[in-house]
Amino acid sequence: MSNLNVSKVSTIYQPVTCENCNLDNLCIPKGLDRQEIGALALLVSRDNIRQKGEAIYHSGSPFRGMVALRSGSAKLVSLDQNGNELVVAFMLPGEIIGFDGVATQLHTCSAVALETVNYCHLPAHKIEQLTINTPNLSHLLLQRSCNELDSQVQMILLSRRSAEERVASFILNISERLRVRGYSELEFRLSMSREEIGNHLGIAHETVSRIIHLFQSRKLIEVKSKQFKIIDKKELFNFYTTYSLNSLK
Amino acid sequence: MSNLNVSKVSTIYQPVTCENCNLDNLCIPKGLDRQEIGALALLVSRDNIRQKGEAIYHSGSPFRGMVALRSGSAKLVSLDQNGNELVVAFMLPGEIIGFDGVATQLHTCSAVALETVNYCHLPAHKIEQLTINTPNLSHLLLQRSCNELDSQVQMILLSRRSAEERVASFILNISERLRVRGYSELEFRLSMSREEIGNHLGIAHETVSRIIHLFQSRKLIEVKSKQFKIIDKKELFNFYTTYSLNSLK
DNA sequence: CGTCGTCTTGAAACTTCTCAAACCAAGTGG
DNA sequence: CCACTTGGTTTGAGAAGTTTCAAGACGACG
Repeated sequence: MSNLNVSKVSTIYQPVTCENCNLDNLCIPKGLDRQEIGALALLVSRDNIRQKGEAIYHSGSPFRGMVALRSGSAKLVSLDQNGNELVVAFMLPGEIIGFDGVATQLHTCSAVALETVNYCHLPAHKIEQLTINTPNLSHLLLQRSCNELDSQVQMILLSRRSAEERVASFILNISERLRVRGYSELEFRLSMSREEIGNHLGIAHETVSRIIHLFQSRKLIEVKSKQFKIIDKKELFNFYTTYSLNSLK
Repeated sequence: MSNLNVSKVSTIYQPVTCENCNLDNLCIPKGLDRQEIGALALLVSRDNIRQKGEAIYHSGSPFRGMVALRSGSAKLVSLDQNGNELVVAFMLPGEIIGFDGVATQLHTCSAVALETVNYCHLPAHKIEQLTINTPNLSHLLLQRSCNELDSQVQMILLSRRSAEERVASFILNISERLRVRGYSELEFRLSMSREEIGNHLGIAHETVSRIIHLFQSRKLIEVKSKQFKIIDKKELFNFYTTYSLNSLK
């Protein structure tokens, strides 16, 4: 049974660096050569911890560098001028955050731990150092930020679809990202609340509940509070454009 | 009266390059030093033309480089798996497009001219050349892409608000971007259709019509087909969170 | 064992959509 | 020059999906 709280890394005998971190093919080093990873490893601060609810950085605070999650998950939260919260994204181990601070050098989002997280930090001034000698790194960061951009466009596309399709897509999206990162794709714990899921998907948390219930009654998933099990992935995928809540009542 | 069709640049006596282009402080060169701009200028292909409805690049096609609009406006369009169109963004002169092709090296959007456009093209392979000698450029591109990312998050925030707020915000957003680029901020032509506006904002084109009508009856704007005039900018801004369509019927 | 926060469920209310029809402006061709 | 076509826009009315409000159930925890 996979659990986002369980770190796959670290032994007590050997200090973890970028060279031997088992997230290397997901994290920043992906796409860099051995020498570049060595240079990167020297500049990274490791083993930073945040407990559930604590912020890794705050909206409005100056950009201090990029952050790579090593274990645990987090949410990116933005505030509009009226104080309404928007859960921009949920981030999983091996994923990079901080791009929301690059354009203006002030963060537009807060990054908040959804459970205990362990992360690496690559300071901003050292990024500039690095990029002079390793053009691969700057290209890599550009690619990653454009990848985030693509994801946000996908989110907007999703926001045009029905509530059920959003929830189905959300479950499948998390599943796929966990799979890529070596966790079980069919059974996992979602550390965020229904409220946070609803906020992220642009639907009321009551609607999230109703649809999770609907999916269970259709034998697509099994859910016990935050623990999810995908039973019929194919049908869950087919839920796209096929059904509607009212037609199934 | 400002019109997006009217190019502010080019004399017939002097060829336009990045050094003397009057978009330099908006376009790619912004933030580069004289020498870097010189290097950039040599690699840019200028005076590319597309007529209304023609694509600058197609969704799915390989990434060939970045594009800077010099005159005219364009839309970025994405397709979901069911063939539904999403107007991701409208782009104005001086703005950079192409980031949708960087992550995967395949464009996820089509860029389509909304009227005759003239644009510059910076080929992909030459970007790599450039970034080795001019780390400023790669940092610049990263900033721009993160800026796009911020904009998309703003769009998602907006998608949580009422139809009127979306339309008000849309008009003010275009107005502000035109102002920054030296055009009239109060009187302008919107080259896109009501259908395209509605698609971009996530509302039916009929709703766009209704709200434009509402704004006119409230003396916030004057509209004659595609020609817009902002009468009461302040009140238009206050429309945020203040009124609702049904309460004004 | 009670309390607090989260989750679930029901029913009414509301916003926006969909469909249908009419309107308008700008061509096009007889 | 006028009827016709075409594409975009406007308007109305009913339908649909989601939210809101309210209340009850559950689960973790002191």
